[in-house]
Formats: sequence, C-alpha cells, structure tokens
Amino acid sequence: MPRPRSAPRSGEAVLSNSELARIFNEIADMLEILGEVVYKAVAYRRVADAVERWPEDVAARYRSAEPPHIPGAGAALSAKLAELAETGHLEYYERLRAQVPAGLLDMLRIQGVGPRTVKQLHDELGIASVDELRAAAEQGQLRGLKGLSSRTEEAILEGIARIDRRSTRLLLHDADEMVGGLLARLREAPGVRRIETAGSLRRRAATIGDLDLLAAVDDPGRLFERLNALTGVDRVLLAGTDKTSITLDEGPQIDLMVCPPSAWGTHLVHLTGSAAHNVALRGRALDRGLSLSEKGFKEIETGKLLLAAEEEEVYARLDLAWIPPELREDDGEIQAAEAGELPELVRLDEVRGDTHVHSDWTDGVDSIEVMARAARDLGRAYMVLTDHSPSLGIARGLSPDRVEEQGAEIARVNSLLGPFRVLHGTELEIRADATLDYPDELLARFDVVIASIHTGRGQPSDQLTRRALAAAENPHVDILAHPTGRIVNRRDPLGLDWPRVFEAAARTGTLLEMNGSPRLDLDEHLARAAARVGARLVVASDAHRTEELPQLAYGVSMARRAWLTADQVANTRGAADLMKLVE
DNA sequence: GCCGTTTTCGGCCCGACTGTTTTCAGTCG
Repeated sequence: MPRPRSAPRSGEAVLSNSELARIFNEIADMLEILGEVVYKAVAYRRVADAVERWPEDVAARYRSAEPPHIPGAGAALSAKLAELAETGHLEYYERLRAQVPAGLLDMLRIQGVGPRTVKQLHDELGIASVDELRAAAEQGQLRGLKGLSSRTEEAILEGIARIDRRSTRLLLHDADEMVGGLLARLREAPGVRRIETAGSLRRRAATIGDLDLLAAVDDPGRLFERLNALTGVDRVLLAGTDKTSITLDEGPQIDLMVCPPSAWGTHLVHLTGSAAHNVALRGRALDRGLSLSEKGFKEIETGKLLLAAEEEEVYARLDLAWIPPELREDDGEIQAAEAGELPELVRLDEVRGDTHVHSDWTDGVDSIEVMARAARDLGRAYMVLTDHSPSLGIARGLSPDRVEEQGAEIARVNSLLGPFRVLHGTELEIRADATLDYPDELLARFDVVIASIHTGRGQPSDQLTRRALAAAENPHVDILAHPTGRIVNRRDPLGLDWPRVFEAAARTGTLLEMNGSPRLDLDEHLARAAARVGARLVVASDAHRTEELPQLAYGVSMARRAWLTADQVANTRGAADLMKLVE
C-alpha cells in the first residue's frame, strides 16, 4: 500500500507567505530574462502578490485537506504552491536557478536596466553580476553593443549608485511629512489650478516607493521649473512634456505629472492606481467599447476622445460608484462598487477616543495631564492611559502600588479637564509562559486592559498563539495591542495562527488594535480577515509624547484599507459605550 | 500561465519617455 507523502512535522520550519511570494517573484524575473512570453511572468507575479497579502498561512493551508482558492493560480501554479508547501522545495525553481546566475537578478534592481538588457549583457559580454557590470561600464565596454552607448554606460553607473537608496520603501508617516512642504511650495507656482498627491501615498499604503504628484496647470513649464528649482534637488531623472521625475538629496524619487483641468479625473485615477486596479478598470472599459488611459476614454470605433474632469465621471462611465483610494487594490472593490456594496469607510472625525496612550509614569515623555490636554485639543473625548505593567523592565512598568497612585492622579486630571476623560488602563505584558503580568483582582480595577507581547518573540508559532489566546480568553483583557509585533521596515510580524486568534477575539469580544505608530499593526489584510469573522477593532496612537497623538490617523488609514466601517471600530463610540462594550 | 453568458484558443491595459532609432525597442509606472 502506498504511503502518504511525508509532510513537515509541526514546529518544523516551513515557508511563510512572504517567502513563497519571493520565490514566485524570482521565477517571474528569471522567466523574463530567459525571454519567455511576458504573460507567464505576469501570472507568477499576480499569484505572488495574492499570496503575500493572504491572511492565512498559505503553506499550512496547502498541507491541509482544503487548499485555498488563490485568484490567478490555476492548475500549474497551484501544483507548484503545493510542492513548496509539502517539501519546502520546488524543482522547477531549482532548474531555473541553475540556468540563470543569481547576479542577473540583482542587475534588475538597477533603474533603467530590464530583463532584455540583462540578457544581452550576459549573452554578449558574459556579465553576470552588478560588480562586473560596473567594471565593464567604467571601462567603456558597453558602447560596442547594439543599442548601447557611452550615455548608457553613464546611466547604468548612476543607477548602480542608487540601488541602495531605492531598496527601502519610505514609511507612510515620513512620506506625508516630506510631501507636505513640497506641495505647499508647488501650489504657489503660477498657473497651478489643482495639485494633489497620488500613487500609494494617496492609497495610504504602509510604505511608499516614489512620491507621485498630479497637477492641473495652464503652463506645465513653469511648474517643472519650480520643482527643479527647489533646494535639495539631487538630479533630474526624466523630463518630458507631461511628466518629470527628480530625486531629492537623501530623499525618495518624486514623479510630477501635469494635465489640463478637463482631464483631471482620468489622470488622477491613472496616477493613483494601483496597477492592478487600473488594469481591471481598463478591461472594463474595453467591455464597453472604450479604451481608457490617463488622457480619457477613447471610443474604439470612432476614435473620439471623451474627457473626465472628475474621478466620479470616470467610475460612472464604467457603471461603478466612486471608489475610495484606500480600496483601489483590485481586491474586490470593483465588484463591490458594481453591486453598490462599497462600505461606508470609517473616518478620523468619527473616532471619539484614543485607546493606547503612555505617560512619563513609564516610558512616555509627557505627564498624564499634558497628554490629556493635547488629546482634548485634538478633539478627542477621551483617552485610555495605558502605561506598562512591571515585567517590561525596560519601560519601568508600574507596581500595584504605583497603579493605585496613578489612579489618584487620573482622578485629579479628570476633575480639571472634564467632560474630557482619562480612562485608567494598562498595557499588560503577556509573559513568555502565557501568564499575565497582573493578578485578576488588580486587572478588574482598570477601566480598560490592553494586552501585548514584547518579550519571548522567538518562540514557535504554537506558543505565541497560546499566549495571545490566553489573553483573549481572560475576561479582564479588553484589547490585544499591536498583535503581530511588527515595526514597518524594522521588525517582521510574528506568525501566529491568526484564524484561531481572530475566532477567539470575535467569540470573547476582545478588541484588536490597529496601531497608528510606525508599527501599523494589525495591517489591513489581517484586520480585514478579523472583521470578516466578526471581530471588532480599535484604532490607537500608542503615543509616548504629545507630538505622537496625531498618529491615530494612521490607524484610521489602515482601518479604511481594511474596509472597516465606523461600527466595526469600537472607539467610534463614546467612553461610556466603549466601557459597556468591554465589560 | 490563466481564463471565458460573446471564447476551451487566442487573447491578455496603456502611454510617456529615452536612446539611438530612419520607425522602434526597452523600461517604467
């Protein structure tokens, strides 16, 4: 009798979603270099994207009886995912790697160098790494090749110098700060009717590659001059009649596109993206006999161009409701817009209180009163003061006695600032052994308890999951704070068994935090998955100083990207209702 | 490699910019 194929035992290292996505993206790169039909590479990339944002552990699901239905994965790609899930290896991938030197993939990271050029350089000069390419360019060996010249050599050398700078994407918070002043200065340029951010910044993605700006202008030349005259312009990468790209010193690439006011709508849709969203819109236009580009809708039969001055007109012509930028990821929003079922996304002005705030009683900078006044001035009706529990030694966690004293101070501040309210909370450490850092009798006395994991991060997934579940099941714990522990660009998320954690949260009424600090945790994909099974969320600043209180807005951005309505975000309720909800 | 109430085969979004090109390929978003 045949034995079942061996599967990795539980606890054995298996491939995460991002590792699966990386492998599929590498396969796509290699196929392009090998000159395969581009649609093959497109298919791998599409599945890589889908796997990367899949809210469950894809490999685990493939090892179960019920593999997930991943859009774009047909028989061939599903079989490859299954092979990776079961064995940790993929024969097809290894075969490609034997054909394509790893250095060729690195060369793709050079701006302006694509798969055709890489193949040409390798076939004709034997160049197989970035270092070899640099040497060849410096020695003027490239100019002999067809289509390459000494100018190409210069461009490649500059591209190589810029590789590292482009490798880290900009945190949303930093991109906002950078673009604010820039927009103000460009707005003053003569003839600028409108100017707005677009791209992933407008979609409020957690990280931003390039800063995209769109301007409706009478005279594009004057605006481009203004942009190029800004101090700190490092170099001009591209300068056409409709768009220009520059880099700032130590800064990201900025792409500025201009358009006539009459075509603002199609341009803004085009430049906001995402690419997948645009592709879907254009396909939909074709179904209606129209070719959609940033310039407008072209009637395919007559060649007549139909303009759209506002985004609403673009979507209306496609029989769709206007879609908020945060949803434009081709993740179901077009179907929802068609059916009239887009959610009414939660707004910052609907959020009544901040559920995660620190003071100088532990690792914060400002006093309780100063934090409370600042929160009140931002229009919040309440804040939950959540200083740390004792075992987080690095943050000088509060002993039970200090908690008592803190309660008196909160009462004093509340008597000063009413009707604004400081609720007495704690950020309770979930210890490595899955016990909690305060006894139940003490926990019962807090208004709100938020629990989090800071230590023992290296534990296997089962134990981490056990800890999160222990907190969720405790009747005194109201919120799981920054559940994955990620910090954008700095610390990877923990790999818990999220379906189990979300099920427990939904069942026990434990709220899940969307942290607006550079953690941005939960992310939009997990938050959406949590909401799907009935869990509720909160948005919070995790402020340690007054200047960080506005970070709450980033929690709202992620909540919007997670398709959440005000009803699903618990702190759109007033303090009394929130307390009732977590009782 | 995927996918279909117009298709199981023949399509698969669209245009700007650059460089070297006498009409276009490669790259990018």
